[in-house]
Amino acid sequence: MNRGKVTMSDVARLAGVSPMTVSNVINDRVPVSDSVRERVLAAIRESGYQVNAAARHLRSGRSGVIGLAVPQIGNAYFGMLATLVIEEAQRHGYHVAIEQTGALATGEVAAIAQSRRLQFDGLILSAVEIESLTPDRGNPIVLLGEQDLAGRFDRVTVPNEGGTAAATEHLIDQGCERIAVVTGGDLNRLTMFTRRYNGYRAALEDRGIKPDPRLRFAVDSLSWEGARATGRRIADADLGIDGVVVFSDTIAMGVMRGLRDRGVGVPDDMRVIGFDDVPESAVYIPSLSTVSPDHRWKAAKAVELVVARIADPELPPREFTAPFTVVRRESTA
Amino acid sequence: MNRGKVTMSDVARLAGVSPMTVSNVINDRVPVSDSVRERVLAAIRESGYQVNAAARHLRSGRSGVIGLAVPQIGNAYFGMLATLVIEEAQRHGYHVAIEQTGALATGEVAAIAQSRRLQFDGLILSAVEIESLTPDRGNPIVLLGEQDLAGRFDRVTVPNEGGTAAATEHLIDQGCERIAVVTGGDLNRLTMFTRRYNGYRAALEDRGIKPDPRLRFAVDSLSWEGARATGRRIADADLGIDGVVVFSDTIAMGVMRGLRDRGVGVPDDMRVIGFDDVPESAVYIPSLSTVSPDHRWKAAKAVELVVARIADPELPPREFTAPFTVVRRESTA
DNA sequence: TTGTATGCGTTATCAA
DNA sequence: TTGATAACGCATACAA
Repeated sequence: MNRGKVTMSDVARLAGVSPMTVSNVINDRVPVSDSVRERVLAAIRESGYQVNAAARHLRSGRSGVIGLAVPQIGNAYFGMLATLVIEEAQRHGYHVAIEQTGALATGEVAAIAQSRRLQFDGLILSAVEIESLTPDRGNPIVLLGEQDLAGRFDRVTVPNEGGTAAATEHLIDQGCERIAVVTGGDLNRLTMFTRRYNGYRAALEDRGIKPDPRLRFAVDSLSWEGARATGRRIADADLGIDGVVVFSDTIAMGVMRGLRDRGVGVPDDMRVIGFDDVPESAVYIPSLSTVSPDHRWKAAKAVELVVARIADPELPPREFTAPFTVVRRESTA
Repeated sequence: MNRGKVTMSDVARLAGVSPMTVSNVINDRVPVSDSVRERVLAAIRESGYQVNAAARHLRSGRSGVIGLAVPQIGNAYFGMLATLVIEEAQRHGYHVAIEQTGALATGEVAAIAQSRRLQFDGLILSAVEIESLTPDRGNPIVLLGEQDLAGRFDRVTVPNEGGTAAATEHLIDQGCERIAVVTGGDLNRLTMFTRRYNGYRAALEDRGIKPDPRLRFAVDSLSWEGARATGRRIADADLGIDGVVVFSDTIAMGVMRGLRDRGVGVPDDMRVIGFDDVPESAVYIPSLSTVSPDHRWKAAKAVELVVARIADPELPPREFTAPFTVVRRESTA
């Protein structure tokens, strides 16, 4: 059992064959006779041989690594997503490297550059900020979730409008009449925030309720404290609010916390619904009703898309939207 | 601006120097005259050259990647940890690749093997299960947090006994007299669970309280539902419990949820304290008191240790314990 | 079915 | 201070 320094030639010598035959056995490329294969495999076991990833990479041009760029890996949603993407990639024989963008356009650009520099075979990019980007044959990118980028990329998205509309309707069905909405960012750009906000508006209008701009609350998308402060503002608003649609579970929990700071009970005084269905939502107090896209489906699709694009860079871009359900829990009871 | 296919030789030709000089400029190894350096840098900019990581890796034997193996990246604690490790590694010029072990001994062994296979320069291993492991000159490993492995590895640990003891004392100071403890795993082995349990016992005895074995509740360490069920069991126990020490924040939140399921109010009916101080703890309802180790310090130390060991594999193993504070929040008010 | 020759892009070593 | 040469370990192309 040598450690790490065994090369293919060593194995070949041990098995009494040429290095090329060892290579063929390992990658089972061309047919190899059973007797030779056995001998080679035995030699590999005996020597403790492991392929040198660097050499294989240099020679073949493939690293076997897919990048996954997310805003923050410490965020519950992206942590869950990463777990699923890692699992799905494994099924295709790929390893996943995680990058963090900080939800900054510069960070997203940097992740793409990094993806080239580190020679990932492909990149799954959960972009929230970047607004323009040109596909590049040498750098297969699949967008996950947020930005649109004009249909020039493969993309897996969540039902932004539909999901928020369903959430809003659920609140209406529960008897809410003054429904606030918590969004983020700039509603003049077509971001995830805008889409979800549009879903909220559409549902209201659909049910004959006139949207009231005063019921719209903006929040910094990544901070717990920002969400909490927003909850307090909603509690203090004195606008007769009896329901709140929030664009993410993490933020919704922060908002509930802020409401609680002001003595507003959920769901008794105000109902709250989120978006994402992160694991924490089921055990929060109160447990959080939410829009639940099929995360496993998303991860699987995204991996499938990069793998396909790595194999054929000329494929036309494809888009998929995940199925979803509205999960009813205590926060809207 | 070529894309990706520019080699060092191309740059050399463009600058009118040898490839070796380009290499020297890039890695600023030996002294290079300013005029030549300028010409080379200009050629690099002009050509859009990027070093080929695979070739560099093959030739130098360094990948520039540190592995980070954690049980689950979707877990709040490990997500936070990963963020910090990534940031700290960046300062040393390293990239981080995340592996998941599933908190299984087999997964931990696999992560170590994977670390070799993918040729990480070093590995930060957050092991919880593995019980024996031999250091290996070719595979620098730093243990983060849990397992001890007999002082043969570099290691950064959290104040397990001290932290839990302080947590327990805090409950006593708040007037608790029947303090339950939530642990996991097998207390016959010296795991993180055992250490934290020992800290709890030590604090009780220190204050003249006789530990009652009926007040010890075991839980499956990684599932929300397991934690919730444990909370219900505690509520149903009818043992006069008025305080609970839990070995992690994530589990503590699940326990509080279980208590709530049974109508037990925190902190009014029972006080609860956790361990870790994950971001969520501050916004949970009620906000969770907890033992807060200095996470940034831990991450920085762990990275520092791998980097040092990569540079000199013969260094004697070193151990460090993070400083901590007890954060008082609503759950023990 | 197996083997030989060659080169991927970089850096270590040594010479100039 | 700069350059020539070789080699890292593997897989492509082709020959046997």
